[in-house]
Amino acid sequence: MIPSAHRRLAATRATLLPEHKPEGSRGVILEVALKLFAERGYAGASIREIAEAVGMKSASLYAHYPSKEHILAELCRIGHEEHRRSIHRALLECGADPRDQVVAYVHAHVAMHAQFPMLAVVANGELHALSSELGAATFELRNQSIQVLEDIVRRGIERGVFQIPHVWLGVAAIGAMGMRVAYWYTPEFELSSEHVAEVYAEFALRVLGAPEPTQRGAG
Amino acid sequence: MIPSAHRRLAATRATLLPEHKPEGSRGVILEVALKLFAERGYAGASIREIAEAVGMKSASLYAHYPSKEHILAELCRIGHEEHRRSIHRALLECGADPRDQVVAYVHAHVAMHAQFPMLAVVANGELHALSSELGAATFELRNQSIQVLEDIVRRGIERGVFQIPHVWLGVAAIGAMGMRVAYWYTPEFELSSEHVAEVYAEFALRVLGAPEPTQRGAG
DNA sequence: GTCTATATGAAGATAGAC
DNA sequence: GTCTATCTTCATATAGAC
Repeated sequence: MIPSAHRRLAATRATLLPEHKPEGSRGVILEVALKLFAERGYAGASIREIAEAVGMKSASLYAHYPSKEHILAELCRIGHEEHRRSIHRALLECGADPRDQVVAYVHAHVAMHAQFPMLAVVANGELHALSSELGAATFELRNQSIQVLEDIVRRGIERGVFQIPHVWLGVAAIGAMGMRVAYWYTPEFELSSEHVAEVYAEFALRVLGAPEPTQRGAG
Repeated sequence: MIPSAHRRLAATRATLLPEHKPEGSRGVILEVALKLFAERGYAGASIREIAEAVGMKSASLYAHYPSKEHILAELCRIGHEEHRRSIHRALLECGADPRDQVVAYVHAHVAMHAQFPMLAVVANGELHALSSELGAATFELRNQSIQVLEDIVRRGIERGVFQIPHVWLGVAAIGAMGMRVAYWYTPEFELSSEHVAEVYAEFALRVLGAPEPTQRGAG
């Protein structure tokens, strides 16, 4: 089933873990801004709209954040840190087999995009709106995450586990599949985020020329 | 405006085919708006910036388009029509083998995103900013294009050519791989758009459980 | 920390001269 | 078709009372 075409993304609720969310009004503002930035884009959402949704006057926001851009910067940082944290944890729990590492990476990547779709849409899709000063650290985080997957794939190729015509294209394709999940996934989807993540991990192995034998045969 | 941390997409020039572009000022406005909408988003680019880049005053734009939203609507329509046209043409030139059809579809899909990256970014990524009235026809185009791929994949499964755990997820993943190309491809990339399209077509076959035997073995 | 009030500028769009 | 001039609304952000 295809998600609603008019919305920028299918999710309707902003999900932020307690550890992502500051205490008090600061956290409420961040969550409300996340929803509005995800739905309308950073430039398309105004300070006044955020304030109204929070239940404040716009001037009061400035007691918590020095500017609209600082709110976006915090959301981008949280999103990319959650992404990295999730992937690091998954990689720690798997062995040295490049196949297991790809499964761990892609599972974490996809599950994060399904479980925090608004965070993923904003952190990825609005990062360009940040000034160099506010965005540099987050940009660096993103490049590191891509590099981790590239390293796993190159190691798998050296060991003869993966066969792929072009490493970077494969990494880009695998990353892209997962990023897009944030736009259509909702908790109402017929499969859980875990299940989607498992299927996408298999897709990634297939792209890398190392499909799971059981799933391949079963169809 | 403060300089940004990075570019929203790698391409630096707006590409529009002659048949996409109206005559005279109308065409110039369209091309300039395409570049600015792609780089900053629809909400982030102003009528005044477009006018300045064209070499006009903002009021003069209204002799050619009734509103900013109408400019976006035309760009979205052109983008999705080019996408559909390109896929239809490719499918006419291939046979009845679902493998050939997937290759034709994905090749056209990816080549379009590489050759017209700004058009793809705007037509896909800013469609949500259109009102229902101005966006409805283009939404319909988009849904049709997705349906075409889904039909090809289902037919291939029925014939035992493809094996995939979940059809819709596979279609979504293949579509996503190609859409993302618009964000990173430039003519300076080490591979031509044709070559990238060929590699991605092979990725799609792999996701569908029907890789090219030669490429799979060759790695 | 939240409010009212406001500064300052930019937004989309229109009127009417040429 | 393009201009100057302007309307109206909205934007981000600040000042200062409570």
